[in-house]
Amino acid sequence: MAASTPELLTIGDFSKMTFLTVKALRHYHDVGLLEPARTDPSSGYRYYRVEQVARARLIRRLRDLDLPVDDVRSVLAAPDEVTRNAVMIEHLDRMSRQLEQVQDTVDSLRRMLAGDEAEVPVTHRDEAATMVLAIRGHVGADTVLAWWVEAFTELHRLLRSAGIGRTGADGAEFPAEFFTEGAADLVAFVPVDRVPALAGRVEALTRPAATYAVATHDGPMVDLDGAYSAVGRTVLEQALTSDGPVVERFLPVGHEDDLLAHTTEVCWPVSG
Amino acid sequence: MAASTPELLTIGDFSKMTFLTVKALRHYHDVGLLEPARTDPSSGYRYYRVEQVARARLIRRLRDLDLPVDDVRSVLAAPDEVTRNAVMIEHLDRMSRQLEQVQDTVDSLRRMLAGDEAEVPVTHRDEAATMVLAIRGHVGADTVLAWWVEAFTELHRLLRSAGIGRTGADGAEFPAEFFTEGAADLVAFVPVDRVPALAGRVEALTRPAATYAVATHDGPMVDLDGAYSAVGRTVLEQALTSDGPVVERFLPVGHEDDLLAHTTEVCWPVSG
DNA sequence: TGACCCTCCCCTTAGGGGAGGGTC
DNA sequence: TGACCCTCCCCTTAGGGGAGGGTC
Repeated sequence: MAASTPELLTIGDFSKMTFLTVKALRHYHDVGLLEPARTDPSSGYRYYRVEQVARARLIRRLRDLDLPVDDVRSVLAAPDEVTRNAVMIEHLDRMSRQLEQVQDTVDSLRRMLAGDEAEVPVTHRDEAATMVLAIRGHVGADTVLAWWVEAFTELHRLLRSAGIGRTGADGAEFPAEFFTEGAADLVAFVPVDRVPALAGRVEALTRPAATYAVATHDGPMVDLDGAYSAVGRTVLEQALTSDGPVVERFLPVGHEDDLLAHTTEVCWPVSG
Repeated sequence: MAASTPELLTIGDFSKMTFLTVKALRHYHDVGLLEPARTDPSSGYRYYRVEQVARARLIRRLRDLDLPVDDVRSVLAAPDEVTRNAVMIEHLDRMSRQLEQVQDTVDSLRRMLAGDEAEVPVTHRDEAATMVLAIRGHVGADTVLAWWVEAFTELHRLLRSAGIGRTGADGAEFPAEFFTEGAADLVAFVPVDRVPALAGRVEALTRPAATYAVATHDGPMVDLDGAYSAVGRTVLEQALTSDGPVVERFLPVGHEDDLLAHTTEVCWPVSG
């Protein structure tokens, strides 16, 4: 430690006191997350004040949680505890959701490696044209679940408040793009017997008549691809031509308001 | 679906059946993780067989677990279940260790934001030259814990089998490089009263006399930087010159064999 | 003929690993 | 004078986002 610059720490000593590497400290300087108290104009040497240790230690902890640098900046700049915590809590929620996903995936993998997969039967179905209330949205695979819940919550609320009867199960259209590119314009819909005064995002549509190859999926979301595989295989083997977006229908298992408790029908439109 | 190429799937249909995007499928082709059954020589179109769906679904699950592509390849190439599971289990262990780390860090952060940090007192100590048995190793921050446990387990075993008495607490040298660059040559040592026949990695060393500024840390590992900050601040304020690696000493709290149960003394060498 | 598919090419995160050369 | 510090510059993961142009 250089005694010649009292009260200022070299980057090396600051590193030892904060457990941040010199590389990291230079980077945090570059991105404006932690600016040295002084930078020697001729040598470029960075010098830190002892008081900056606290901020640096905070940064290390936030980065240890994999909070992105931009979010670290937000947390540090937050004027009050509420704002600061909001960023943190969102991040931790995201992490715990991922953790659940990991558990589901591990279970799915175990079943798969044990050869424990059920054959998925595929049937055919002709559907007449239907009138539906619908909500559209451009959604990616990562946000589809949240969007889905919101959409059906809104649609169900409208049906109830307008006293409209449903004429079929909830459904959603998934264009090929959703799978091939990971995001697409989706349509969530409920078949109805009449159209009320519309508000918000809801619109009225007529879904055309169509023929579908149908596979039913019952179980964790991770395994839904099993139904898609089965129905796709059938379509291929029977040399059918597919056309238009895949439609999923959601058959409630318990109470209708428990959206997540459902069986899924994967309906792959075919012709010929 | 093109009925004109029976039994072969276009990349788009394969994507729908496997929930892998077209971009991902092309990438898995490039890196040799999942080769199309046929690639049209003139158009470059990729075609997959229905039987490849199973492998693709397996890949998706492994990647969902963030298993690196190279490891996915290993798992898929594993001839037997044992080899296959070994890679998986190591990955899952790594993930659960990270999770514990996250919990500790969140707790530490909470204390820090609540201003709940204890002042760490710093004392001075003169130490005479000592004879030690030691193990060296080049270790990074990510592997230091495992290395540390192994080293002291080996040293303690030697002391016991050779009937040697210790003359002081376990210790380890951490050169500045360990903090500034994240990795360095460390030395784990035990002070002893005599040197036995040496085997394996163990060597005998004499540690020179020195003066230290010392801070004691008692609590979770994440908070060890608090002791380093305190001792560094003292060294700066007293305008001392530091020289040589920081030494940590480990004072057992319970049984000596419970290596992790210890209090840590952070000993920062000073002169002047 | 649209919808599909192809090949580049650039971009992202958070630093780590050098090389080459000053500085305390 | 070593040990320290500096500025480039290149590299890593796993694809996503286009652009521009064939193909079924």
